[in-house]
Amino acid sequence: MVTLAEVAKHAGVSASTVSYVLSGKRSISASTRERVERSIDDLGYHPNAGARALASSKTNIIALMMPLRTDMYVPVMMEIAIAVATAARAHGYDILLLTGEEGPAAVRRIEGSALADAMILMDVELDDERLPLVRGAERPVALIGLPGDPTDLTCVDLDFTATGALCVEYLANLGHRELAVIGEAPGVYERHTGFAERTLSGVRSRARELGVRALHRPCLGGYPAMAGTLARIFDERPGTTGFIVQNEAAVEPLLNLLRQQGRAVPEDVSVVAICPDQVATQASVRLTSVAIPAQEMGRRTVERIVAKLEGRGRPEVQLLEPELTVRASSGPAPI
Amino acid sequence: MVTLAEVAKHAGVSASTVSYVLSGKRSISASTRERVERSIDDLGYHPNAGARALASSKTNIIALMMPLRTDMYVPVMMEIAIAVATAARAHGYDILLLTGEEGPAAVRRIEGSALADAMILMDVELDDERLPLVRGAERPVALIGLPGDPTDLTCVDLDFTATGALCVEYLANLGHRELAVIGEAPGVYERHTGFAERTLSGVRSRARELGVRALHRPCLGGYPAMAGTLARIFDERPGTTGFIVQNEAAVEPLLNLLRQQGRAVPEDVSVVAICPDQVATQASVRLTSVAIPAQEMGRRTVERIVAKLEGRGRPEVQLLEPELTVRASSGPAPI
DNA sequence: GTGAAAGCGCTAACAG
DNA sequence: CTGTTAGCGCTTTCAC
Repeated sequence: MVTLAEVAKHAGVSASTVSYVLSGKRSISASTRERVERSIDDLGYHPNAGARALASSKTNIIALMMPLRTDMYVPVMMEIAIAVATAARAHGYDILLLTGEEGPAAVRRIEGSALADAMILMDVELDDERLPLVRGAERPVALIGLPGDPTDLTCVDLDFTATGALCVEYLANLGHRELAVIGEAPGVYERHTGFAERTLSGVRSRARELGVRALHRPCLGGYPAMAGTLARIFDERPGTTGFIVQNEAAVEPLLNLLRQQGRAVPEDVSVVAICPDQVATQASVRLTSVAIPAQEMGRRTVERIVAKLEGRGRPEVQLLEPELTVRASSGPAPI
Repeated sequence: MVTLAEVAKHAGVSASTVSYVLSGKRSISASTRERVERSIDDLGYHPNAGARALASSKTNIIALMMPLRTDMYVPVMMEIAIAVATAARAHGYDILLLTGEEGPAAVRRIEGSALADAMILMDVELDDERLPLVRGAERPVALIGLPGDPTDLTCVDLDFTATGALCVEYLANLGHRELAVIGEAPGVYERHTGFAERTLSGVRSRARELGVRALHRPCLGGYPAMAGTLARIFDERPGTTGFIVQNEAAVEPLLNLLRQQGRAVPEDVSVVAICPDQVATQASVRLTSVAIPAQEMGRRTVERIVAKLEGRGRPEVQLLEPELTVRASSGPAPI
């Protein structure tokens, strides 16, 4: 293993000079710099991460905690994780992936062992058990998701309230007066990130403002569950013509069931989904949808964290504006 | 930040004693051990990862490289990654997540900087550009996937050849004589892991043995592509009654299209999929399938790596036996 | 069964 | 602009 000292000797300079060439923290004459850089190449030198971390108290690692609840739609999580990793690398950071189980203990472990310079927490619950630790943390932390009380925290999330409102508004403008929201699994509403509740409250308040009716039903996803949910919806509100779906596992079942029942999309009923673009475009009917901007969320979060690491930027909740893309699943309400 | 020295002072022992209590590398009297452990708790001590890495040349980190080709089915990758992370933690290791871009350079970076003790490479191509580096690596490496030449490498993968054979055998036993394989996107066959080719060769050789015909068609996935592919299949082989699908994005389109064409599953045609169980059970018809054992692959890979790190175990290709689960999409061939 | 002390490879004052 | 030097916190001989 090549060490800095060896590079120094090879280049005929002192260790510190090599170090400074690497960090750029003081000016070096062109000739020395060149000599050192040549030696680095010749010897194939790479700074030792452990030594560097010890001496500088900087690891250049960001920990990414993603608890993996079974009812979360994994691909979105993954897309965010990938975006985070990519963005982090662009800023010179690597990602340490922490999953499930460990929970709050992981926060303590990372903090205590100085394994990472900062942390990003995904899939944040309304009253997340990691939050107390986060608030007392010495290192920067950012959340992807919005807890019940985001005071003093840095959070990035899609503005789900606006998303719900946007969907209602869009459908109402098309003349739909009876809407149904097909939501996440019931469990999600009880203990989760609150994104589901926020969507719902956006839906309800805009529905009230616009004078349309909106019925909400959680749904486990899959065919049997969707069939039951759909039956109950039409039972209760036979005039329903607009659907807002926030549940990837319910999308395809819904479309198939509507078809089976002879309700044409978008002629008889319109469907607007809140889901990743990939799901929207791969569905059996190309879905009008509000995308979950996973890439953007990952990128922004890393930017916030890096800003904090560099001493810039203070806690801030950053909600991304929803964008609705019209595709083939929506149209004017039938007369 | 609490240091080992502080713990030592608090417990009234020397630093080395604390270190040995932690590592268990020499016997400690019960009383001392207790005292030290109390101090550790009282002070909330966590060993500094950097210092430990520097002194011991062990990071307790395993790097996981997953290139992210856009045509790979992400959820499977993710499931493996999660399984890897979980298994690694159980062995006392954390996972450093490396994605895309960097390619071979990442291997060099990890090796050179001693950021991790070992590496796991996912989504291995037939002639992966990372392999030369891997062969010369000082640290243990394991591959998830099977390259063209696995000599001297540690690999874990599903036995796709056996998988292809198994699917054919199953359908042939049900009396199907004309089979069609709906494969991955064309691009996958050109440059990828070879899992697609291996499946195909398994299909072909068993088909020959059993005297059944098997037509193969790559498919981009999605409705339009699947519609075209399906039309061409029935055009060329109108008597096709058995489908083997190895493409998650083609599953639902296939089922819907068959339905639209009035071909009942499983009465008229049988469908066997090679996909994660979740896809098989969530499809509009519960699919008879061979599962991609993501969990198992992750677990096994970590076991191999840990074995290597502990000096046990040498290079070895480990192919997991496919298991076919019968569900609702397959039945006897129509008469 | 326990201590003392020498590094591990790097960074960052402190001196010129 | 460059060199000298003192650690960073831990592991691990060596010595008792």
